[in-house]
Amino acid sequence: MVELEKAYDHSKVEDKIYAIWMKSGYFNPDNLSGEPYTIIMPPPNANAPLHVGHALGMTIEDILIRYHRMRGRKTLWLPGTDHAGFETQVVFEKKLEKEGKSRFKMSREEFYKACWDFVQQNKHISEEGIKRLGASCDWSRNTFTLDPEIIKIVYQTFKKMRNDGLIYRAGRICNWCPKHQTGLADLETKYEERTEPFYYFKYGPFTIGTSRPETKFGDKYVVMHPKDKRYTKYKHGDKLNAEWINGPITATVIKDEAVDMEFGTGVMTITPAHDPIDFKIAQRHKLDIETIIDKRGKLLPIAGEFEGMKILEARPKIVEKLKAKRLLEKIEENYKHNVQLCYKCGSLIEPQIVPQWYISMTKQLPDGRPSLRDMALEALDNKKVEIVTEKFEKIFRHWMENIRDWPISRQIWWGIPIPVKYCVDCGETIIDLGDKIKNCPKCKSSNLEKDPDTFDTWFSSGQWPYATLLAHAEKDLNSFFPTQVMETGWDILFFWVARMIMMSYYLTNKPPFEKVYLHGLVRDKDKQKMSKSKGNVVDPLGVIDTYGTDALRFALIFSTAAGNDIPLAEDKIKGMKHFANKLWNIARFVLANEEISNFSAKGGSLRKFPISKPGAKTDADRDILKKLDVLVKSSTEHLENFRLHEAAQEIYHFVWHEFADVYIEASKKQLQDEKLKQSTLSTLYFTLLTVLKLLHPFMPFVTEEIWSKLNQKELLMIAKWPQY
RNA sequence: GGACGGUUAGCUCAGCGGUAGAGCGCUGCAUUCACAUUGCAGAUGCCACAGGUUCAAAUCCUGUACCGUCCACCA
Repeated sequence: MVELEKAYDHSKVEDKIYAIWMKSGYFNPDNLSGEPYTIIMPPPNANAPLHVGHALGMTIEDILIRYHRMRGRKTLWLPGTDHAGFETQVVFEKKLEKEGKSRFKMSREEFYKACWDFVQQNKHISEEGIKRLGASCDWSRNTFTLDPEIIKIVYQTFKKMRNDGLIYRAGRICNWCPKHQTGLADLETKYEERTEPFYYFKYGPFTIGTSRPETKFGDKYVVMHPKDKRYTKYKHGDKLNAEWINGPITATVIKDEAVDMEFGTGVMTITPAHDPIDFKIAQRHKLDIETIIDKRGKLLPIAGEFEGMKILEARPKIVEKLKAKRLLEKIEENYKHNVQLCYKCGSLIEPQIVPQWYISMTKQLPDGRPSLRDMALEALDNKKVEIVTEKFEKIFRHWMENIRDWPISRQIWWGIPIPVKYCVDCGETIIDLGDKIKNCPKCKSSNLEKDPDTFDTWFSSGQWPYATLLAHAEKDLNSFFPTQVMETGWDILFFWVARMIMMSYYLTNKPPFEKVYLHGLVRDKDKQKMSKSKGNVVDPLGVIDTYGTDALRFALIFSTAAGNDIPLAEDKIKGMKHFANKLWNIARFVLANEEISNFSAKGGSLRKFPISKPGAKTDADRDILKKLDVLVKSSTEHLENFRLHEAAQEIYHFVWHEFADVYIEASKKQLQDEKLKQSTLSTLYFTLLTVLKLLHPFMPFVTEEIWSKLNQKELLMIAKWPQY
């Protein structure tokens, strides 16, 4: 007799089953046959343990992988970890701070080494977490974004793009975080509404408005709209004298259409070094650009007596001075406007002119192909890439259409160094992939300086699907690329998905994946975003300890449509634990019948308990088998169309409210009747087997465990998906 | 300033053209016979509002209200 314990105990099952799977080798597609089906795992950041968002992503990906494996595909799910340059450096610097250390007191090498060790530890922790989630990914292909093979590929891409003229270095204005001392992409900044005073000052014959008097020291251009009738008597290029903060200056009139006639007085002075719009105006008219604020947010000598002051500290003092000079006209106290902040630390962004490397998004390729942006948009038009979470497609297109060049250099230490040297003598830019070049190829000087910057982490992860496969073996790239699905959170649609599509087309002329499935954010039960500072972060491993992996997985999938955010309620997980137990007890009931139990214990006649469809003898039999058939069909269709939650709901309903509530109850009577016994047992057995298969992608542990009690020779994870 | 989404049972959410659904909660009954991590039965909904299309609308269209999100950012 096979006897099951009275209740399902996930803690005794999960590790054991995972070890069996690992040992089986079926996570590795080299041990499978069929047409490839590939998902590249979005590599978790190596700076923190897994959160529930990861659990959701991993669950969805594992469901897809397990389903397709059972459909006979050669499935590859490739795991990895991201060094997550800026993010990790921020986390690590905070850690240093707590320990009373600072990167500014360490050498770059010391810092890198310490950060490396930190990341290696976390990497291990998050890999263990992925295993506990039941992820059937191929660990033999596990990849880290700082693996030497990956860096090599990233460098080659950089060189190729440079040679193709897509990558350039420019000293234009960028978003500068004075705390982190690095430039940031637009995406890495956020806006916040602030109410601040808005000042009107006399500037020669004009009145100008500003919220930032501290930037105004060097202002010697006064700009107005060419069509503004109020100012027709001033001509472009006119010089006039004005008394200003630190004495008289000569101002030049500039006419530019960027000025909004409706705003303020319609006249402004500009600070090209610290404002993107002013910078553009200055470029258009070839005006002088003077730096007023240093990279730490302090005023430079041009500020005279205010030199060295932090800008916010200087602001009221400057206003006071202008007031004393009777140049202050009025103050609007409640001026509302948006200020730009660093998305990580919330520091005010101080635009600065710092040379950065950029990738052109809109330049046509030298081989005649369209720009990176246009190739990505074409991929959408031609359905080479489909965003299955439909509502994001418009958002995606809109963003792509308005995309700006991508700054890929960061002034941070943790990351892949930019493989470039500059000749101090002749100024030549030298690409040096292996750090081998010692003399300038142009002037032979040995006075070379390394580029101090590292790549934006998305520059390397943007090549991830291509690079991970190629890094492992060229044949992998041939077999598994393009991949089938990219499953990730909508919050990195622009950061990552967009870049992967562009980079992939650039490098291979193929899409990196056919479908993009975007899941929502997991929020807490009050719909708040989870964050460490709010203290509402749910640790998925803690939940697994209490309720089991299967319960967590089913709760995450159940009744949440793709792309919608999920408030994670513990009650729901608890309910799903009950469901796992229900399934367990169904199996217990089925196995309580001696014939089935003996068959399972010894391996009896397959004819007696056919795995193929049994014959129905009663209405109850007919009914359950028919409903089972419908269920197989509809849940298969749901899975094919990424409606995982609907599949989950239908299976749940069938198992509990059809199979258990109705059929098992009816079977109790039928089993008393010798004439009906055999067919009843067959129906019970067949239905249970089928349900286990359908449920396996969602709840892999409990189903595999029950399956093993039924003494099936093969593992459930590679059992054939039911037919209909 | 642009765009997108939401508004369904007490709470959290599915459903998106054909008799209103799930989890949790609630009420009553049952309980040595798979399961108290239970079963059975039940209550709870003008599916935001107003128009329209249709034989038929929670589901499609238009508009309104209120929530939410993304993008762009005017000195």
